[in-house]
Amino acid sequence: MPSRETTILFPTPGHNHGTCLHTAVGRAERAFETKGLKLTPLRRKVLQEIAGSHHAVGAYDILDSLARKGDRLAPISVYRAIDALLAAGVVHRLESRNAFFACHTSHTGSGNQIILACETCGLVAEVNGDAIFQSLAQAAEGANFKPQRRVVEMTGLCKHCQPGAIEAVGEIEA
Amino acid sequence: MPSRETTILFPTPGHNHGTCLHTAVGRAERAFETKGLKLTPLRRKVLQEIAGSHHAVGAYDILDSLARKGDRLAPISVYRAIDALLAAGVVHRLESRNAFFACHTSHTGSGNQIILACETCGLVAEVNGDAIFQSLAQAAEGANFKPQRRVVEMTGLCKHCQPGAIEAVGEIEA
DNA sequence: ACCGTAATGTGATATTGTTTCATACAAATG
DNA sequence: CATTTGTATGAAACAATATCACATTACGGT
Repeated sequence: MPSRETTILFPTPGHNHGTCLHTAVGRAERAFETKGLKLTPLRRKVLQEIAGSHHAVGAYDILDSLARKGDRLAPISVYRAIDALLAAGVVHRLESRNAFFACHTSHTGSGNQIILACETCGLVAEVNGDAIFQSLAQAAEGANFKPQRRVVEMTGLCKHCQPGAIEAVGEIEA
Repeated sequence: MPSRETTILFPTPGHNHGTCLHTAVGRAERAFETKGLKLTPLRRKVLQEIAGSHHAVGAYDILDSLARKGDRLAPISVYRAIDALLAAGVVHRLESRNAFFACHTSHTGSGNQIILACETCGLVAEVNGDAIFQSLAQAAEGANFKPQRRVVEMTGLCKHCQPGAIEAVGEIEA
């Protein structure tokens, strides 16, 4: 099972990203629906920019990208759309980079995910972090601390970018 | 032992912070020394601003505070000093707030600390995170991921700021 | 004194995020 | 249908965070 897991985690450069995007948007539709929120056209456009890759993108990247497509938005509009997407849980914020990435997993189970971000190719993945969050809860208890928000991120080298791995040719796009 | 631990972790508003500051600076001197780095006057001043409390402070807070003392620096100078302090390991960055806080612990053992930050009073503390980092290593291994940097931060309510706790009178300063 | 490197200064600029106020639009209510 | 209310969006300015490029100074070794 690890092989299937990691294939999904760090997709190869050449994978058919259309499927990922479609899945992510579908999941977003359901997420907004079940939470009684609305996936408006603007939010959908911003989601598509973010979910267009497995990378974390900055708010101004989205802004520029949409501008190139003729959609000139004010920063605040993008931030508001991002806020809605965050609230719906379909995108996440990479705190260590002030950037946002789409959730390409179904967050099965507790939904306590940790984040892995590759320094080389920029891919971002989520993995189950139940064990970590349990340890965190214990640490908090020991300090008499009531946790509200938890940030657990690792940067490093993904399986494709490690010295031993087969080099990818060209840019990694998704 | 938990009582002693947590007393150190989240010092009361009225504690004698001069001692904390003095200790932190002393530790910095040794850290710079043993790493062959130099704790220059500028770096020392910036360190004193950061270590002047148990809060995380922004680079521009430091800038303003030093300016009020007659020391008008350019942002880059502060950032360079901060970089040196980070490199020496005597201050840390709170990624979830783009701010910096002084290390008021001796990082005994592995040095794998996690960060707790109070939403209410702003106090920041480090606690041992060996268990968490071990789980992280396992998660990384499972994803065939080579970790480089790890960010583990929790925000929430410290022991002094929880509903049941005795309210502190006035501002918490250190 | 001279050189090389590290540290700092200076000015401009880039990046990231927010405030404020106005407007549009849609669902709920009378 | 008209009104009210809440949510979403638009527009302009501004605030906060961070870096670049280049000049200058300080310091250690020879």
